Amino acid sequence: MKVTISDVARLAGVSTATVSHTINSTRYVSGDTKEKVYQAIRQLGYTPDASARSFRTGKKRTIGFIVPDISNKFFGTIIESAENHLSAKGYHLIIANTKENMDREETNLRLLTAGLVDGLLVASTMDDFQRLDSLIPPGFPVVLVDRTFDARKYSSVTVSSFQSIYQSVRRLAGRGKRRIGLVAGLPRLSTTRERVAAYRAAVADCGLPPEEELIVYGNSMEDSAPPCLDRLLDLGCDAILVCQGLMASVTLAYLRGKGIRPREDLELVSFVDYDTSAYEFYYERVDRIVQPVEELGRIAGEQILLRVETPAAPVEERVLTSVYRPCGEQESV
Amino acid sequence: MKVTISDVARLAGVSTATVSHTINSTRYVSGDTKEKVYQAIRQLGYTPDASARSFRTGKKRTIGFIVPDISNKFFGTIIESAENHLSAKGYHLIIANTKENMDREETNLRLLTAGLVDGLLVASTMDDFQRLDSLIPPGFPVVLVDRTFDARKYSSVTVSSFQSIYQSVRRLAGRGKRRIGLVAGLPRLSTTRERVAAYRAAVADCGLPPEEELIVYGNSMEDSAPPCLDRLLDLGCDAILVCQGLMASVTLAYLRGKGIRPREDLELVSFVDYDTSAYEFYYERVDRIVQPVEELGRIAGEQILLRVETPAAPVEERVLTSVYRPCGEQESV
DNA sequence: GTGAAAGCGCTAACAC
DNA sequence: GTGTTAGCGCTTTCAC
Repeated sequence: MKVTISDVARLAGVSTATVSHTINSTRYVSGDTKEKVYQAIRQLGYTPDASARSFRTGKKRTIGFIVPDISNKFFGTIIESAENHLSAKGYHLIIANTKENMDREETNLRLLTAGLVDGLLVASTMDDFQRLDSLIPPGFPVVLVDRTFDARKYSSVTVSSFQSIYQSVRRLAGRGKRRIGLVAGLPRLSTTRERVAAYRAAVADCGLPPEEELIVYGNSMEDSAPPCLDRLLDLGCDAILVCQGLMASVTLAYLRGKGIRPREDLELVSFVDYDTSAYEFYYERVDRIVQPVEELGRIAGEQILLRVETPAAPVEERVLTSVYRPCGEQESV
Repeated sequence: MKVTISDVARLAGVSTATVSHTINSTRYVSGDTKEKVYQAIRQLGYTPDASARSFRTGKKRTIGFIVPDISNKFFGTIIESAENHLSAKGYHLIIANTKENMDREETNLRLLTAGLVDGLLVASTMDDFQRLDSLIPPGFPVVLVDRTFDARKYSSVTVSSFQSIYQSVRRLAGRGKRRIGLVAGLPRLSTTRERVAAYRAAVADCGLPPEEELIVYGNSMEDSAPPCLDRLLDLGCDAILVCQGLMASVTLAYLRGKGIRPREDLELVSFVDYDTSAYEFYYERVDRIVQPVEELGRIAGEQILLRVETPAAPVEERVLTSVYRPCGEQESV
């Protein structure tokens, strides 16, 4: 049978209120009484029931995280670093995987906001802010992670790569490259859109012809890189910028399989969104754009707790920046 | 204000019992009444409160997963595939990360079993079964994942690599290799112990001298491979078997950095624990031992729901097997 | 075919 | 310094 707070109270010869206050340190209890209570708790092996507690208080001490792809190490790292902060503050993390599917995101938003969690981290795959917004109960604490929307209604933590991309394209142009291809992720994502915009801006500013066909999109999830690369190769690109981490990892392997050597045969810029040994083979041959992934996760954790515990806090948009590392440059230690 | 079931009942002109039965399809309700209830629900935007519900029923529809390292894609993939099954059955997944730390595992076991989840998946980092066991309330549904213990008290899903390792060592010996080094993960884990045992058995059966110093251990988590490799290289190994996925990925990059060519300079067997492009550079030069990761996750999900929903079901130990792929062999499609 | 009402285990006024 | 007790929102028995 389940041991309840009344059992403890009875055995300790005190009221349930005293037991509750003792274990929660929520009002003064004399040393003597405390002792009796803890003694009874130990004797009975009592553990307060978490669901009764959260039902009563309305606090679940749980945060939900809606993620597009858990098996992507980029999100794995964000989760780890967010969970790290949350667990230190006594919170749990519920994960929901959408596989970049908007309907799955909708379902999860509904489920998680229905009294399951105190707040929500969302790396949204929605194309439409209205749709996301309409699924979130008014006042519900939400922090957008990695991907955001123009409407600045919710707090967000994102990484801007505008500068890095701009710089990298300029550098390619400076080396005489004229046909610079761009492999991008899902077109609807804010991250993709910013990256494409940066590319376009740089191409224009370098006086290169703006050829829209040099921009090709994958799905941000599976290894959709090869067809994109084939396309760009067919179009005679002399440089390729892959601005999505998963696709960038695959790119190296794919090009090698085709006997195309980075740098010698084709200039390459790769997004790096998680620790991987893939680039150690080639780090002196490809330019990299590195995202501050751990920081992204840590700040996501901080921000959602801020919103949960201080709902009145102003909406905050944290923008981190990725770093451009031209090839040959060592990691800073 | 929060909309409750009584608000709905009042507006629909029925009792709360009827509303409850209507939304749960738990007893007959006339079409007319149903209509009125749903109408009221829509009008008020009512969502049943999940914590009230789970408090009342004792069911949380949530499973906990205690993982040693979320940012390791091996576990990311297991999580994805477990979550996939769980969410299809209407369950949520709570993640706790232990970072291969036994105290963190203890804390998480305590927290999660205190009424937060209906059942627990555990990829345990404990060295001592007693310690794990003592933290689990009697009768609490638990499935051990990837790592298990000799005491067959809980259901488990694991991958055996005995055969693969045995075969791979024999093959190396058959090619004339005499000093075969083994890079292993954390010594206390059941996975590591089985792998080392398989290695020892094969070494003995091949008539090679059993040199214990050729077995070196890392920490299963960070990239602890380099010191292990240096050690084995110093000892004059002509072949190395890396039987931990993360360490195996790093190995390729590290050896390349040292100018050591797989196959030509050193025979290599690598564990592959997740989809990665790392091996595509070298797949024709290194032997691989591939684990059925998705299946591991899927079965973990199935098993824990079985235990949660049918507590009387007998303890089940599912053992999958990894596959040995000598180099040059194509993936089966 | 539907309603009334008793709690699930806990917290937090309010009382003394 | 501690006790009494009213619920939190829901499910479910019992009754009609």
